[in-house]
Amino acid sequence: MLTIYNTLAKQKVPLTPIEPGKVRLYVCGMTVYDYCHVGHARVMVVFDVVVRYLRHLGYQVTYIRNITDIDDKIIQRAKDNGEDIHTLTARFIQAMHEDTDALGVLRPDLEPRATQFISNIIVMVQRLLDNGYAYLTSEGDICYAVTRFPEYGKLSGKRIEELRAGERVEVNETKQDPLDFVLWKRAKPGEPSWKSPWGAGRPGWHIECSAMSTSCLGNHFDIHGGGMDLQFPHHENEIAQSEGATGEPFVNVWMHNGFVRINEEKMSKSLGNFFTVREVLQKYPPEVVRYFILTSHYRSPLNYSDQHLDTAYHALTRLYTALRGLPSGDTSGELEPTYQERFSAAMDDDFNTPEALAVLFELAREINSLRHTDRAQSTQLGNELRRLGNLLGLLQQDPDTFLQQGTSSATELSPQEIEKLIADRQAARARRDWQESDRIRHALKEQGILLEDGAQGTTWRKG
RNA sequence: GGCUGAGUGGCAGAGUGGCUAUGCAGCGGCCUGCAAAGCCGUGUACAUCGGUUCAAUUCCGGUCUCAGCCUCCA
Repeated sequence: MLTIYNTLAKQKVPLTPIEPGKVRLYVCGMTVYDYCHVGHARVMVVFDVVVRYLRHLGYQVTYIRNITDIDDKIIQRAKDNGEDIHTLTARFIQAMHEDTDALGVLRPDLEPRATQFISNIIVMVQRLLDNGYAYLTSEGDICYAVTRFPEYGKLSGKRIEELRAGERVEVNETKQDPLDFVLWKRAKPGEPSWKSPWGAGRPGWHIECSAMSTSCLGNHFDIHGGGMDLQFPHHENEIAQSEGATGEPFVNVWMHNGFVRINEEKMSKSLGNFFTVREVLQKYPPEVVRYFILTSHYRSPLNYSDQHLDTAYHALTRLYTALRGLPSGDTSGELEPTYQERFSAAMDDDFNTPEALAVLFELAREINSLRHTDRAQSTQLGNELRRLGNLLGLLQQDPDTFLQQGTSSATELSPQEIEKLIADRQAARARRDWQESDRIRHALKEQGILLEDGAQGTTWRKG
């Protein structure tokens, strides 16, 4: 039985889909004015695993992850670059797809963009006006009146009075309450805008997600996810907007993933301490990054450093080393249920990927133990390892491909040249010329190539 | 100031009221022409102070420390 930590309930709850057998899931995606950083990668990978596992459990999943392609920062960045916002967003949407594809993140079923849902947004804003949750300011903006929504704060555990007393609430004369937020922003001259009953303007920060999620999944759906930082105010506001507009409950389960940190500090754009996915991928294979993300539980902080990536690389190497030389695809024979059960138990417990990975390593150890004594069984376990790995989006490469790819700092030698040297060394070994044999071994080691003499001959990998 | 969450062995990171996490690194052994990989063995770990209990790292309370949200942020 899958249980998920629900931010709304502040505890783990069993997943009970609204419609039996189906799960409707919405995740807040990116604002596309720059490249993905590792923090974005974490959201993408975490919810990719959620979706993979839900599908594995037999649920028919509809997975929506939006793209924010209109907002202040996009307008500003386009202006700075002297380009059209659509040129800007198109470029970064493509870059995002390149990055997520590299990380083995499956595409969502739909990737709605805010600018494609303007009419839905307008309808929703109008409904909020009709229902008395919104008002027109003297500036011509439409704002949400938080005091009209009695449950405001139920997700983040905040109280309106306390928020108001907080030191950092921005004061805006035109709002009825400092906590009120903009639903529809009147366009200033030269800004991108859309026609509306309230004049030319554009959507506020939070309304797009309410409009897109309810339009794509219905007024009431199962799971809504995103980063911790979206909990307040973004998701709180989404609830207020959606429930205010539809009169129905919005979302059953709210999932929030923890941050990526650098030196015990949140990685973020505003702090400027972020690494983009493409930077990291120049140094590490994408699967290593993915593995690294899954080594900590999704709600825990994840401290980023090269040292941790190196460790992740070694660990993943162990898994691939276990798979090396085993034929894949043969699924005949008895399956050992123990590993699968333990893997499932871990994943059923709020997607405990570190625990699930531990099962993978135990599987690897048994494969290694049996590989010379019970070929059939070790092959079987190898298939099991690949199958379970696949649920995490791992271990789907050919082992030699993974083991021989190395890092960017590695050798200039081509595989052909390496094979040639190995052949030379074999010849030396055949005539028991250990000196020459070792010379070649050490020369290759200088280049980051490790040779391993096995029963079936010499293999190489980078390391 | 308000509200969250967290403090586990050299590092990372799960988990549990009494019993092996797991990975990386280290040490010893086996294997190897030498290696590597692998296998076997190996580590006085659970911030701190009290409390509950036959028994607490695990439950409760205080303290300290850290991170996050309260402003755009995954």
